[in-house]
Amino acid sequence: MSEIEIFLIAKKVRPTAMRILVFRSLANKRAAMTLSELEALFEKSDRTTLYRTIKTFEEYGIVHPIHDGNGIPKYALCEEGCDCAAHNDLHLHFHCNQCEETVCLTDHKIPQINLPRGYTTEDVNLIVNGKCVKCSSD
Amino acid sequence: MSEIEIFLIAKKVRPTAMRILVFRSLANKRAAMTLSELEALFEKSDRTTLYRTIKTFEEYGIVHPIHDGNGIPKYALCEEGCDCAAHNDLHLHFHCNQCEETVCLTDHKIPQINLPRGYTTEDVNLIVNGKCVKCSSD
DNA sequence: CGATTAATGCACTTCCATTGCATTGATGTC
DNA sequence: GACATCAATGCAATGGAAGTGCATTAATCG
Ligand SMILES: [Mn+2]
Ligand SMILES: [Mn+2]
Ligand SMILES: [Zn+2]
Ligand SMILES: [Zn+2]
Repeated sequence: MSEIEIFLIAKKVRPTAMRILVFRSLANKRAAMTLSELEALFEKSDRTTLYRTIKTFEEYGIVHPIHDGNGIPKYALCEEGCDCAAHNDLHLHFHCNQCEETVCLTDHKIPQINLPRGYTTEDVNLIVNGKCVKCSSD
Repeated sequence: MSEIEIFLIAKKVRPTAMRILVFRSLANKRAAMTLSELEALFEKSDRTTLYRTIKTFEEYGIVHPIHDGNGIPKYALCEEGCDCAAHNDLHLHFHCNQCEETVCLTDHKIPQINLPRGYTTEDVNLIVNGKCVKCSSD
């Protein structure tokens, strides 16, 4: 049994062929991907299956969505420690305005945010737009 | 001539009836609004006109879009100092998970963010999700 | 006023999310 | 292994919102 299969089972998700493929694709790519990008990776893939695969992954703490402000959500593997109960992705997300790639900067945690009295925080989302390393050399 | 008309002219935008209405609606409401929400405010309004009105406002530094992670962009009036050249909205945005309203917290500027070497920042987007004052009493 | 340019309204297209339903595949029981 | 059961998949269809082309109307200027 592959490492991925073991991981999925540990997350209580049945390791079907498509799920393994999707997981591997995300693991191999450092950047987050949209559903359409994922779809393009496979010759014969049904959009709906992909959609539901991602939903399942999201529900079980395997991937988290990233809303980088460009309309279409992207998805990346979660950090360790995520589970069905609560995602644990309080890191910074960087979106490159040139190559359009969005990446998790897991080492860069989100700073403490002060809110006006009466407001309570449940989740924080920090997106930085700019130029990534690869594109900065231009 | 109304204050709104004067303001729009100063921004180099011709103050048509619809533009004045849209501006007033946004000014009267503390929360940001989607196009559909705006559309619902008017009996007879064409979605395209609204769409282009907002695009124009965006272009001339009158409104800024807020991507609160719920798929559909919302719009709010800019702070003073925005113009065609560059928006100037480096404040925090708060989205209430209960009433679903999104507001600008213009007093809460976005903190300095450190990035890995090689990355350059052009824009930062900080969204806090939680419960707003109104909803916190429940 | 007549000419010119901007704004509007309507029709249409496209993209993506989402759902219903029939079909296929896996799992566990006898 | 055959069968019952439940999960996953594939296909078709729906729906919401963004975006565009073009004809019409409104504003502006000489
Ligand atoms: Mn991430
Ligand atoms: Mn704002
Ligand atoms: Zn880049
Ligand atoms: Zn609220």
